[in-house]
Amino acid sequence: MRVAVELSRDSRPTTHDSLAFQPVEILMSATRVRFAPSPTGYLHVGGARTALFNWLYAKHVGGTFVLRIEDTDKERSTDAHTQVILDGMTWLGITWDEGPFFQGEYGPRHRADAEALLAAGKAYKDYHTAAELDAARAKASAAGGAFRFTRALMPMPAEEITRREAAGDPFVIRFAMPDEEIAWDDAVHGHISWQGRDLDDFIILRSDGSAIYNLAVVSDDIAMKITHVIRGDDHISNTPKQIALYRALGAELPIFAHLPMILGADGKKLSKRHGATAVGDYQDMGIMPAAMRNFLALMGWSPGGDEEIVPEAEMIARFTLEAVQKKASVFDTTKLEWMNGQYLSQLSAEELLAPVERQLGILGVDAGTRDLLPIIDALKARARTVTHLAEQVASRLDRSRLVRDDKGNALVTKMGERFAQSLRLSYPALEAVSAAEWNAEKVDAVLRAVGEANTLKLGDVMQPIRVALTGGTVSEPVNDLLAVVGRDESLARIDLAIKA
RNA sequence: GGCCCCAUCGUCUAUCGGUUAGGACGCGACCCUUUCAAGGUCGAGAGACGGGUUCGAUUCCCGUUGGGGCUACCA
Repeated sequence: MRVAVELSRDSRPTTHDSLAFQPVEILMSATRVRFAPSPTGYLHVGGARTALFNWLYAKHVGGTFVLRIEDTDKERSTDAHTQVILDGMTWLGITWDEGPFFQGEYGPRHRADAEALLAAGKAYKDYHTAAELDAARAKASAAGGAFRFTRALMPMPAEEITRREAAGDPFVIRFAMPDEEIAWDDAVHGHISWQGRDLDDFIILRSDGSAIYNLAVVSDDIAMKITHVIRGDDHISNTPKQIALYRALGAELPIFAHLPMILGADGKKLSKRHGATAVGDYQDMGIMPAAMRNFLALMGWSPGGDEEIVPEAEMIARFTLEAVQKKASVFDTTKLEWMNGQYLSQLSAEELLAPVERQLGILGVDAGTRDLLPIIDALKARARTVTHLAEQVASRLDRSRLVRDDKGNALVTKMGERFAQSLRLSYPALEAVSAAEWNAEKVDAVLRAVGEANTLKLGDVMQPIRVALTGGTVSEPVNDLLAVVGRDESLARIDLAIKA
């Protein structure tokens, strides 16, 4: 029983006996992971990958995947962004078991945790103003040193504290960082160690009484019984602070797993200037969700073998945190498109119909009553994106969608006079075929006869027609193409190409 | 600056001390199609550097270099 075996390895130390008699369901429900995006922007591919890994892990161990929207930054969070994130996950097929919960609703608990820490002497009120802090920071950096805030490093005279308190001045609550080693065994990085003395007495509660990120996260993760915190490794430096908070709050530590970053083609952190970074961009580009999932899964994780196309069930069965790469990876759009092409080839025309129709709608093409299935079937093996596929379908349906591409132009240039000459030979032969007998087989025979009669290589007969009908040099076999476009329209397009 | 993380072909990766360092994308060639793709075959292409440990290091340790992250009353 594979699941049970995996679970026993993933669960906390426990005796063999208790494990043996533990009902599987109880073990299965123990693991709880969460994806916690902040709705301050679209769902970018890095976030999507984090969500995917959480989801894969939850599925693999039979745990629960919780979605929590971290909207505590009131300035930048919007409902629209939340919706875009939810839509992005839905499109990708990443479903959550609980939520979405909104962190903004847990203010009272955050405050209670901060006050408990205050009462226990593990946190304290600080009356320094933002201006005073800025000045201290500026002074430290001017001296070439690092700014760090602790009571000892930036003491405030007792009288001053009393005075400000009496005056009702605003204050923040800071966590009293203990000077001790803070280490954890990261599920992907292994042992990581920090020293409390290198950390600040960081703020946990703002002067307006709202929690700062590190407190909010820890408070929520404890309350939601999160057992595995799987997130980007840009959070590694937050982890020691959060561990200190867990300890101060007397809570059991979750397992931390820090995923490597996804970089742009230039090796820099992925940002808007790298072009498409939102999952919505890839949807618009005509990437299929399954292909996107597959590609993202292979960014930082490997099933261990040589497989590239990994079915979802296989992915879930084989996913482990131990197999996650430590190194950041570069997002390669070309490989994504190749992979998408693989999925396009494997999917049936029926499965592709809806996505293609959606793209046709975006292109403003009305297919009318035409049966698109044969056209899609002929083209899907050649296309890399649904958008490209839809454009190809459109150009077959509507002459105004015909665009002469670079390769098409190159062929015309290369053939010179022979281009139009070849078309002039094919035209009357095709014109002689009646609408009733116009089909792929008939047209093929006719064109082969044209080639033989004029001692032309078949390529020199076919390619000009391909360019005349599609504008490019890549398409389904030319006879099929002629059948799809139809007799009159084909002849018209050939005529146009001759005259051009 | 300080602290932390990382390092195999251009890119994604396999290897868990002993391999002609494997696969995939991309690139090139060829085959197949008396038409384009797709597909197939082949080819070029990597262990950053320097020290250790070891009979033996891509693999373990240290350093250097190079990347990256954090260093907010953002998340």
